[in-house]
Amino acid sequence: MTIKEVCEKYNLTPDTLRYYERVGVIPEVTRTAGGIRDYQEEDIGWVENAVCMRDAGVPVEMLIEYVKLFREGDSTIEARTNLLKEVREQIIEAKKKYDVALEKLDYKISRYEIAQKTGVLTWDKDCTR
Amino acid sequence: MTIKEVCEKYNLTPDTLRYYERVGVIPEVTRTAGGIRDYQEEDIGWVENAVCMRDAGVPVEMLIEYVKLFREGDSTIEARTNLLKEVREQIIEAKKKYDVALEKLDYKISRYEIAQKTGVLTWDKDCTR
DNA sequence: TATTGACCTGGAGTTAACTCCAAGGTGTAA
DNA sequence: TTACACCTTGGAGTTAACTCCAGGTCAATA
Repeated sequence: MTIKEVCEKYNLTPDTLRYYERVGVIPEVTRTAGGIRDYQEEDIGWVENAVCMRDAGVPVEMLIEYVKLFREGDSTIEARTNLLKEVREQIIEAKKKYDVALEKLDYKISRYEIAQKTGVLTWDKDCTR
Repeated sequence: MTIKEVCEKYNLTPDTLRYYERVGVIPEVTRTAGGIRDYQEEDIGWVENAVCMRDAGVPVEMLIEYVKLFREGDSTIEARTNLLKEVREQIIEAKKKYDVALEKLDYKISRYEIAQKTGVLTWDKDCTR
C-alpha cells in the first residue's frame, strides 16, 4: 500500500505519516527497491494503533517510548505492560473530566432552552454561565 | 480572592489566569483601587468554567467566542445555545474515540499479562502490538 | 517610612505536534 | 524516452496554549 492509500484510509497527510516514522511513533516502514514506502499489513497495524492512541490524546512521546521498548525485544515486556497500564489510567482520568464538562454543558443548555421559550435567562449561585 | 488563591484552588499559574483574561477566555476580572485583581464569586465562576472546559479539550478559541457572545447580551442567546451544543457534540465524539482506545489497550494488556505468566507473547492478525 | 514580597503589563520565548517546502529521485503511460 | 504524477529527504515554518521575563507598582509589616 502506498503512503497515499494509507493516508486516505486513516485520514491523515503524507507529512504526518513520514513524521511519525521519523520520530519513531511507528517503526521503519517496508520500502520498495527504489526506496519508496510500501506499507505491509504489519506497518498498517502500527499506523492504525498510532492514530487510535493519538485520537485518545496519548502523547507522541509515549508512543515513541512504546515502540522503542518493542524494538528492544522480550526483555521489555514488563515495561511495556506498565506503560500500557499508565496510558489506560490517563485515558480513564481524561474521560472523567469529559463527563464533568458534559454535565455542566447539559445543565447550561437546558437553561438556555428554557430561556429561549420564556425569554427569561437566570443564573444560579455557582455562576454557571 | 487574590490571583494566587484562585490559582491554588484550580491548580493553575498566575500567568495562565492572566493569559485567559487577556485573550478573553474569561471576562475582565474585578480589580482593587490599586489595579490588583480581586476575584469575586462571579469571576471565579468563569474561571471554574474555563478550567472545566479546557480539561475536556475545548479549544480556547471556542471559550473566547462564548464570552464574546455573552458580553453582547440577550440577542446572542440562540447563538450561545448552538455553540454549547456544538461543544457537547465534540466532547461526545472525543469520548467515543477514548473508548475505542481503551478497548484496544485492555486487549493488549491482557495479552501482555498472559505473556508474563507463560513467557509466550503472540500477536493477532490485526497486528495489535 | 523603608523594606519586602506579591502583583502589574507588554512582549518575547517555549513546547508539542504537526505542516510546508525545495531540490531531487521513481515509476508508469504514451 | 520523455512527460508527469507521485515519491524522497532534511530542514524550516506554523499553530495552539501556554510560560517566562524585565521593569515597574502596590500594600502589609518592622
